[in-house]
Parts: sequence; structure tokens; C-alpha cells
Amino acid sequence: MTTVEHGAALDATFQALADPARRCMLAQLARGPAAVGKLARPLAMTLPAVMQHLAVLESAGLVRSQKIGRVRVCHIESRRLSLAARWIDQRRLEWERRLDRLGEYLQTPKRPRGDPHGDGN
Amino acid sequence: MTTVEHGAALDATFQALADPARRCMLAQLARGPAAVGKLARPLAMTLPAVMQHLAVLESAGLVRSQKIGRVRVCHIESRRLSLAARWIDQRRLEWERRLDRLGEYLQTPKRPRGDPHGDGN
DNA sequence: GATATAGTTAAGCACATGCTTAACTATTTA
DNA sequence: TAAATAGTTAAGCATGTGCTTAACTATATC
Repeated sequence: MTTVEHGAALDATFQALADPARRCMLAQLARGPAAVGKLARPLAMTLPAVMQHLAVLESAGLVRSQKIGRVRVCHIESRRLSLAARWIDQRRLEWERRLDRLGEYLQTPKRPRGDPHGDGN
Repeated sequence: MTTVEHGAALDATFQALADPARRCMLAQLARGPAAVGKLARPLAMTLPAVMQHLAVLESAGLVRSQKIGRVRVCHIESRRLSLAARWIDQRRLEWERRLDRLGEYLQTPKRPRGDPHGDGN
């Protein structure tokens, strides 16, 4: 159930993370709040393009911003990052626990068939 | 440097994770290897569509598969999952450590200016 | 008040993505 | 060997994405 409701949020979050320019912006913001122009500097693209990336990050809930004077200051919103990381790790752990159990099973010395084993697979 | 070289891999990985059908396939595969047809069952789309999603997952390195008889069996490749989760958590932790330091600083009772403080921020 | 600065909006374009249908190829199974 | 099963390939289409240029709006700063 954890996974189901967050579907749309995860769509938007992973989609936002899939672009190198947006990851670059997030990496900068991880080091502290920054203005749009500052985010744009390392990016080899025009300001409007950066604005569009920012809009994607904001509507995914990864970033928030507020305008102060003529400057828009942006900062990371870390909850969505947690959500995404957790989704990945849950799948990974589920898979790796399976591998571990399988490894144990294969290492177990031969055993008479029909012996109790504790798992109904 | 960690972040830079993996750029293309992260593009492909997050792009792959951004689609609910592909996440559904991964969630199934986390519970164990499965055939294409089995992955397709809960998905409300045709088999060719599922094949295309599988191709995306494989070329992102998230899944591998081998054909046994007329059945293609797929399984998760967890290294790329780790890579993606780690990228997210590094940003998140960097940001949250910043917040913690800021919180401490604001809670610190007034102190004469120019006093040593131990941090070069 | 003129000019520079920082951001914003709108339009348009090239290419990528997600799906479909139709036709086809290999393996089982009866 | 005929028929069912599991997957594959190719083509086409609607929509989404990432970028650009051009024109415009607010704040500073001189």
C-alpha cells in the first residue's frame, strides 16, 4: 500500500531526476539556497530553459522558491527525495534478501527430501 | 567526481523509474524472477508495449533477462538501484546536515562577535 | 528618470516516448 | 503434424519534452 498512493508523486519525482540539468540544479541547491541566475550559470542554456526546469522541479515538489525583490531564491524540499530513495531501497532490499536466502539454501549441505524447512515456497 | 561519470547511467535509470508500468514490473521482479507474460498480466496494455518497457529497463541496466525455451525470464540487477538511491541520499543528506547546522546556530545563545566558533562558514 | 539587472511569458520547433495493430517466429503440447 | 503458447518485429500515430528566440515586466542602481 505504501507504494500505490504515491504513484503520481513518484512519476513526477523520477521524471524530474532524469534530466542532468535538473540534477545539476539540485546538486547546487543541496549546498544551500540559490537564485535562479546562479543555478543557470553552469548550465550551457538560456534562462527561459532553466525556468522551465525549475518549474518541473517545483511541480514535482523537489524544490520551493520565493521571490525577494527581483531575485527568486530556491531551496530543496527533502521529503520527496526521501520518498524516492525509499521506494528504490525497498525494492532493492526485497530482492537482495531473496538472494541471501537463496545463497544460504544452496550452501546448505545435502538434506533428505521432504525434510521440514520452514518456508512454504 | 562520483556524480559526474555516472551521468548517463543516472539519466537512464531515473528515466526508467519514472513510468508506473516499469515500476510495477520492478516491484514484481523484486519478489523474484518472472517471465514477460507474467510481468504483463497486471498492466492493462498489450504485450509489445510491455516488451518496450522491458527494453528500457534492460538498457538502463536495471533488469537482465535470458530466454529459456520459448519463455524469457527476467530478473533485477540491483547495482543500478543502489547507484540511484545513493545519488538521492547524498543530496538529501548534504541538505539536511546544512539545516541541522543552521538549527544549532539559531539555538545558540547570544555570543560576543568575533568569538571562535570552530567552523569556517 | 534613465539604464542595467533578474526574471517571466509566449510561440514555435525538433525529437523522444508510449502506445497501438498487424504480421511473423519459435517452441511446446495434443 | 496441427494447433496452441510465448514472444518478437515493424510501422504508424498522438502526445510530451527540451530547447530556442523575441518581447515584456518588474526591481535596483546611477
